Amino acid sequence: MDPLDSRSLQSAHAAVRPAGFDAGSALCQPSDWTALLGMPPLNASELQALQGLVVQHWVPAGSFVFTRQQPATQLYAVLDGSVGLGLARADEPFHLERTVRGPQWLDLASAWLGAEHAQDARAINDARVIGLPLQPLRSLLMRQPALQERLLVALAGTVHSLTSVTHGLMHKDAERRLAAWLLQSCEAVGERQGRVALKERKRDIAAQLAITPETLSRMMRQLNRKGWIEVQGYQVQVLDLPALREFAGD
Amino acid sequence: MDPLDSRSLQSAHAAVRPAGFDAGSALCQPSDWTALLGMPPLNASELQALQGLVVQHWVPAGSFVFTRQQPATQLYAVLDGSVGLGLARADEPFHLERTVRGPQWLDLASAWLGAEHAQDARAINDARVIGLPLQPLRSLLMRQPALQERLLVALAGTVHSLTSVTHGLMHKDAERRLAAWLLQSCEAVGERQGRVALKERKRDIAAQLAITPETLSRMMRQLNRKGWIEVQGYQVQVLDLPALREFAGD
DNA sequence: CGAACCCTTGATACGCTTCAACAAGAGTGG
DNA sequence: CCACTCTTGTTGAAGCGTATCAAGGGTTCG
Repeated sequence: MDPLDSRSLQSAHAAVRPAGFDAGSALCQPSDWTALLGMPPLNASELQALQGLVVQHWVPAGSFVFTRQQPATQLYAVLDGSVGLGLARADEPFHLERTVRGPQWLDLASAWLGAEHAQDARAINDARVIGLPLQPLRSLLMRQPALQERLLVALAGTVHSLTSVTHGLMHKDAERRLAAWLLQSCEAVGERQGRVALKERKRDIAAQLAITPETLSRMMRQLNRKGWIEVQGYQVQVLDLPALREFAGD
Repeated sequence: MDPLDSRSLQSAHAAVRPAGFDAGSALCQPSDWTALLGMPPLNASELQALQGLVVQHWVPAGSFVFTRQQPATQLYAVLDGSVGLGLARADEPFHLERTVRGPQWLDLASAWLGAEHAQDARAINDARVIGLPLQPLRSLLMRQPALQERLLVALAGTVHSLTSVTHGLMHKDAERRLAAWLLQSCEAVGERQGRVALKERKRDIAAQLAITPETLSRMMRQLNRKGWIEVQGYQVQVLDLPALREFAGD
């Protein structure tokens, strides 16, 4: 057995916890916008206009940012903390499909369609979330097409990412999906090596890979047996990056 | 066994085939733009600007509109015919992931990311395809934010559709995915009944549902045994719409 | 007519889930 | 401090869902 240095994830998550829950205390920073909308920082007028629209919430861990079948009137983004997108059933425990770790867009699409949200969004940690009400945003964007283009690019990024997920689900088995996921969340250490710090419970990672926690555990072990990774609790060392890439495929 | 009235799909497809392959012969109509960009028809200046940019191709069945790892410089749409998005491997036979039947957008996202196309696009029938070169389009959209907003909404639709696909792949078994697919491509006939005319080979439908043709056949039979559908070749009668909806789930 | 497709059906094999049991921390309260 | 519970991850055995392989029938086309 490998010695499991199971530092609780709780402690890691606690770092994010806000001091208080005042709605308007820690406002959106320019750096937040850059993270959401890309590199050329916003100019003064764009920044001011957005700050005028934005609604900020602190969402305590476990409660919902929005729920399915609730009409979408805002664009949502997560600034700090992480929020899970998935399906809450009366049956429970909340079937996670994707986690969004701030700063990142949460749901850019539903509001534009005048539709209901397609998924439930539930805070995993205490999270700082912003919403941009669609109606005033639209008239702003009519005057600021450069800003609109940035949103368009962000939406294109979502499409790209979703396409890659469906591709994986369609053509890759569990082991390959895990390999691909590790590569994607891996920071290189040397030429052939890398390191992954797992930032969620393994069962949540499993849910996003559409496998059970049991299978995730077994697949980790299999990759380990092949000599490609080393697992110690929530730290994964990638020993053979090229082999893993080759195995994960497209 | 049910009598399979297997009228060849070839004949159905042939209806779309163009008379000749002149590049500029049958230009993009205003109705095409409405189909792509939604209901309020374009005004004269928008229409003229777009027509000035658009590049139209006739793509014969079997050849590629674009291929993976080729830099994306245009937005693509299919006007007539149908194009498959998927993965072409040297190993062959082209692994289909999604078919796009005109008029519909084919790839709105890749170009905006300055990335390569994520999938190969291959004409299933002879298809009429248009491309909008990104660079000139961008400067146009800066002057026509209303047009840009329409693109944004179209992109949001793609996200919505992809989200639904991944949800299905993650949480539904083959039979339920088929039920959902039937409902989605079903036209109502009465209160409880409906009709689906299959417009592709069954193996292509199977590929989109991420199952084998053998399984598709079996699942069709199972839904039939439950008394919910009646299959005759490429015509499917839905006998019990509510039951099918209930079964397909979310 | 044979060749090349397509869809179907049956038998078998495999991947992954499910169910059950267990070990290791973390939080709680006596 | 220890006993207790809750949660998480791990491991093994059994079972379901779907793929794979092989065979056969129906159409279309040369």
